[in-house]
Amino acid sequence: MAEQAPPPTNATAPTLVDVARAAGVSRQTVSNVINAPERVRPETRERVALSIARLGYQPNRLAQALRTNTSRMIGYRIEPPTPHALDPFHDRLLHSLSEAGRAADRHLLLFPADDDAAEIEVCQRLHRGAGVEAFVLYGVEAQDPRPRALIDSGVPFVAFGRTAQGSEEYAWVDVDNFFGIAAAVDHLVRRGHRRIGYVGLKPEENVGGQRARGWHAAIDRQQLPSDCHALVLCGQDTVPAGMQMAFALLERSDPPTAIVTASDTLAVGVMRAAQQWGVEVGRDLAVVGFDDSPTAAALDLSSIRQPMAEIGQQIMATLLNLTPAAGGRPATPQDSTDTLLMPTLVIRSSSASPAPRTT
Amino acid sequence: MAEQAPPPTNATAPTLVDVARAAGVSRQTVSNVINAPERVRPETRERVALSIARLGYQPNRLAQALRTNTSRMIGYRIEPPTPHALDPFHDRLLHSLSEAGRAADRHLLLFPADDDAAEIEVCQRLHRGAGVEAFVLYGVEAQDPRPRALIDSGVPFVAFGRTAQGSEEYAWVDVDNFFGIAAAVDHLVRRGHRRIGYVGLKPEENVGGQRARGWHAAIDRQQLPSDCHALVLCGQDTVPAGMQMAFALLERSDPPTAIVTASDTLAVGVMRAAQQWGVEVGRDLAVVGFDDSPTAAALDLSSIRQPMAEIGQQIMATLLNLTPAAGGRPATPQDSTDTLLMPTLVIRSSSASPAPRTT
DNA sequence: TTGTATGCGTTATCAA
DNA sequence: TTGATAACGCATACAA
Repeated sequence: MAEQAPPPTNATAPTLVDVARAAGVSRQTVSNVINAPERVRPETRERVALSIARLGYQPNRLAQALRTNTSRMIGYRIEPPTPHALDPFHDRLLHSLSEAGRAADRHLLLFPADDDAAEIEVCQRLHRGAGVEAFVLYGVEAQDPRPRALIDSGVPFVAFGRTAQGSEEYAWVDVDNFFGIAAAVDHLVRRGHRRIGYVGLKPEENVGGQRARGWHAAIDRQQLPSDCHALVLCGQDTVPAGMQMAFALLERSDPPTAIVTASDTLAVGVMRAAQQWGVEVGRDLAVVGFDDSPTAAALDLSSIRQPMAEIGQQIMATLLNLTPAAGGRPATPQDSTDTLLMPTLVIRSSSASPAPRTT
Repeated sequence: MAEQAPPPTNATAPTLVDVARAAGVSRQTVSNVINAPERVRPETRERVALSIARLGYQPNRLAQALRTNTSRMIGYRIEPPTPHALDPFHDRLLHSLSEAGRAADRHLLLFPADDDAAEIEVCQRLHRGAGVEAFVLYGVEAQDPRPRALIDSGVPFVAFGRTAQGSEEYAWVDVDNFFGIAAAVDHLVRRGHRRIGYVGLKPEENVGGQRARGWHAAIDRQQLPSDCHALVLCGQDTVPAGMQMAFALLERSDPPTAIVTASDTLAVGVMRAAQQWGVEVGRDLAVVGFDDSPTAAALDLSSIRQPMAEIGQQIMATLLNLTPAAGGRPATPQDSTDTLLMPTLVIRSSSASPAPRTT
């Protein structure tokens, strides 16, 4: 059973007045020592600091929050885990954001929401009623209702993922998907591949579109055979979908020797299909994934890595820039409005050179 | 660039007095309508309710929190993502907890911490200084310093994962790992397997020990050949470790026809090893994983599923029971102190019957 | 440089 | 049943 300690001795946390009494000053002076040390004479400051340390005083954040109407919390909608996604992307993003928030003394507040409308509503409520400073909007799409709604209601936020258009009326952080895919194509070309296929996400969505365009552009830039443009299939982000698309490419009379995919999940599908088709990944067929998930590492899959730590830092930096009122001097890597971060390619054994032609 | 709306119009949220004025009553009456409706005459109540609705009044949670010294937030330490784990377990747990918290109007507050000591320190600070009601301790181990420290400092918490001993001086929720492994063994026996091996986690750790003991017990109960007890290897929770252990089992003169693993990550290692060894999973070798991660589904791997939704609900229910002071009538599935939840086995094609003996 | 007064929005105590 | 008064812990404007 659970007998939980004595009474919730939460009761006796020392307060400003306690410190003031102990140091023999007024509580305002204590407040100044904390919030504006330069306005206090060094010796008083020291005496107060001593009392603070001795009592283990910590400012009550609830009181601070009520007074300043901001609770140093960043809201994040936790999405239902997509059952097919192999990639613990949210884990990593949450960790990255939390870690970045630590330096700025910000915490993440998680909330569930069933859809965009619910998310908007909760953001407004949390902002107005709970002092949540700002929000991170994940996966903003072209026709996404969230940015407009939040702007209109004065709720600060940073979008992770741009809309289709470049410049927007809100701050965003994104990864250069276009560049990432291009880097994968370049790598495969350097390895000697000429027939490169692409298995992608729905191009009408933001991420899917960027990655698909990156692929087409890279094919052109590398002056690969123009019929490569036919070696492209897009669909859902699931392993079975990846398998199906891979089969469709492999059964062609002129199959690709390499396949770039828009996600590790799709790449796993491609690898499974290859195995069933009797071609060996890393020898007969090169495969590159996207996200550098643990799965990619486990399967020796080359993959495009998103810079998670920087993503968190940039989002947090941008958030802090939005609300300078909060008094927290940004203390961030760099001033930031919109940021496009570069992914890198992690090369493993799945993206070897093409097998010598047996024809 | 980001021009973020007008000014933070956060300013004009209606307050208790606004409602009171609109309804022509005192603010205390409004408060009563919300917190103790039975103490207010129905007609007044109705009038006030109307004003509340008309103004879209929402209680300011910061003020509530300051006054009642509890912010309806549950603290959760976000762990660094383990690079080798294929399983987005935290994603799912966080979602499950958030969802369970929604019904009780609780939110999750995430915080990073580098080690146990840091976690303890942050929990204490957050509890005393930020009104965080209670915490979820993940993966409590036998010699874990956290429970003792939190009990001593009066910080309420629920442990997910028991320590080695059964009854403790704190509340916990756990999954019956022992039962889960046993269910896997039973299933394989029903399928006709007699030589069943086990690839597990470090037995000196809590989870690893429970699962390993579950395996040994099941072997005995099923009266399998006693030399099965030799078909057990334990190590790190990584794919390479799983591969190594699988090779060690496969190269024996009397290899197992089925392998139960203590994680999907290990199972993937076993499957890769089998493939390289030239035996086909689902035909020559049965494999069962643990966690029913997306990876398991993707690879057609039979796996033991932890009941994520119930885990979240039970943890939340237990948390609310700890702090009845908070005024939130539990509103939970059932009163709960310590809870052991049952996993279920998800059967896929990796755990077929043994191939007919060719000897 | 330091202290005093006031208020953030709510809940709790008590009197009417 | 309702309302006045006090307090939660802090910060801000202003006076000393």
